[in-house]
Amino acid sequence: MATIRELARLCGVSPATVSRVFNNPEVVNARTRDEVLRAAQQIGYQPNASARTLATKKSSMVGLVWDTDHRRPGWRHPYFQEILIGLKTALSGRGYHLLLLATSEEKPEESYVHAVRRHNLDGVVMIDSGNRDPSLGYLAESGIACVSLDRPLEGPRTTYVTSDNVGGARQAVRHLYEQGRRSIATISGPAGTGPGTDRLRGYVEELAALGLSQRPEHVVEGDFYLSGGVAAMRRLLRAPEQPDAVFVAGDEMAVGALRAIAEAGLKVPEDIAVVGFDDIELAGLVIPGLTTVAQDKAGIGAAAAEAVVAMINGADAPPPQVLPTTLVVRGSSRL
Amino acid sequence: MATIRELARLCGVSPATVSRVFNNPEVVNARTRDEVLRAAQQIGYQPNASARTLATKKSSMVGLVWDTDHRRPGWRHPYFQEILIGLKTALSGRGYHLLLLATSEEKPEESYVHAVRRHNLDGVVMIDSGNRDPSLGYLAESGIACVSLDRPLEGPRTTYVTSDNVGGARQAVRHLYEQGRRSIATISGPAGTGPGTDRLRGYVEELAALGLSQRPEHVVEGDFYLSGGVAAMRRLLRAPEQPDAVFVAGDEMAVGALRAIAEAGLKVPEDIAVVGFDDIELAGLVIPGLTTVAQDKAGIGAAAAEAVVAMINGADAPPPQVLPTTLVVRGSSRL
DNA sequence: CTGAAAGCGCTTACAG
DNA sequence: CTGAAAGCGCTTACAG
Repeated sequence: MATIRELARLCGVSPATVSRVFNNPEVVNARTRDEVLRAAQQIGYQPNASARTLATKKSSMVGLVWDTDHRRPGWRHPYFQEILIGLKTALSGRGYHLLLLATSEEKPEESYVHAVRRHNLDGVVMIDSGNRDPSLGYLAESGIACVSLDRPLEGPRTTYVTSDNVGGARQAVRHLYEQGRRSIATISGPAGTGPGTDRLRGYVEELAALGLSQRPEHVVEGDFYLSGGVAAMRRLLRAPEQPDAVFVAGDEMAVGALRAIAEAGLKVPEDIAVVGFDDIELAGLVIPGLTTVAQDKAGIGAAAAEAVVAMINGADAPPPQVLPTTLVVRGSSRL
Repeated sequence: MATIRELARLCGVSPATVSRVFNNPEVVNARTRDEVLRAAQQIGYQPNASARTLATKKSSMVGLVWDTDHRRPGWRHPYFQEILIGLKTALSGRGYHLLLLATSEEKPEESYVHAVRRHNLDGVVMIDSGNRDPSLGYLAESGIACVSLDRPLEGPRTTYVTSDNVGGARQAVRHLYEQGRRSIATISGPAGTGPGTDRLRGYVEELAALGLSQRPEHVVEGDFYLSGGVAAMRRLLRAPEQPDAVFVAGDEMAVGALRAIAEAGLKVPEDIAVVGFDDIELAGLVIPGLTTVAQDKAGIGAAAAEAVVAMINGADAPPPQVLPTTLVVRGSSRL
């Protein structure tokens, strides 16, 4: 309500001085600074964000690109909620607000770029819901500070944050080995996705490192959903040599695998041990509890916030950040 | 990049005319309008949001107040993600963006109100995570268009949206009755919350309507979390007369109840039938599947969007909106 | 350390 | 139907 002009008059200074009190306090006389601050407090002065943005070309807002098209339900993954909150919290702490961008309906090449310009967004974070969206590329090339989650991106001021999918998968396989399992199968994620391919690579690498041979029929591709996990597990159970363990590249699929195993009259972990990936809430709720490779969801959000703010502040694009995972051992893998 | 002035010069008209083309197209000559539109398209002109907001005092942004304090994990409820998306989608369709407001760290009475003023937010939606936040009251009284979810609110331009918690609870109890159950217990939500008290009321009312007597020891209060459901169910199992059915006021608690029942060596639904509330993803994933009263999460978000936009457009505060629930019957209640 | 002035990019009565 | 002008509330060289 109160404007900078009113506050200035009240304190007997110019608007410029008031502005300096808020933006460059060290250059103004301590006594007047305190007085302005006190008066501002008293009348509840709040600098108008639009006026400031108009003058500075900076909005203190970061856009979130998150394709939530209902026809492609990748966004429902419960994992995103915690990432979102981690992102919001870390951004808030650095003085930025998060603006949820409408999913593009107009020409995709331009929609996000336009939104960024219209609102003078300082940066953008994009969540990869697995929906292939060409407009992300345009954003990345537009020159805005841009960090994506789980998906490498080309562009001048671009980086990405992801979990150590390869390392996590290796942890999982090693754990199964240490539990005495020697015939370890995997249900992978979709081949097109970063996490899908990386977790599969980790599986392959660790098998080799352990000196176990890899059987083609022990690798089945899933889709990250429960039903895909069920189907994939059924196929594994029909393999000539039935595995005694399976590393599943996502918790939802892993729950599906548990179901398929139960349906076949087999026991977890006695007959088949199961390890998932993600550590969604569900992992701790099924019986037996699902051993899984936990992603640091809040950490991913925070790392994205940190990276985008660094670039906004003029830093070069930081290298991709790969966050460590943690193996959470529950009943599904331990006798 | 391009400004209204450049576009105007390009078309040989005044900036005022260009402005009218975008804000009041019907008043400008059709030929010039088309020409301006075409030129705008061509040079990729995007009206600057800050300049517009500064001039009009309207931002086309709605704030989301969502307390995600990590010490109080109410916000983790998976239900919020779908509401959030429903809200965002419906808001986008009406030309509004959603701004996630930082949780207040400064004096709560002012923080949100300040954010609203700074950014000229047109309206606010607040998610009640069950965290008692006094600042919400200040917001409601501040005169901004304001809709809250699941929590009645006093204020000049205020309304709220909620599921039919009473009716949903009655559906659940009636369903159990129709399955032949006559000793129906309940695990309620916390007494302080709207959904908690309403679902309990529905239970009580339907019991009465069915002519069943209500036993005090068959009503146990839970906390909406899994562990609370386990504890509450254990208490019910120690009751002098063991119930043959239980209506649980939230799905997470219901899963806890399933667990406590299994732990006691009893079978669901044979010994005890269970019905939950919410229809979170988990409900369809446990074995047996959890019968539950589904909330229309996307609908709640959409209704909130509609209400806030209506008030922004000058309508009086619409009456509270109570969305119907749907009983989803799964294995936990059906022999 | 401080002020006067110009400018950021729009919108909107007011005239015509 | 259109334009000139003032104004929205800030910031920031430029002088002093």
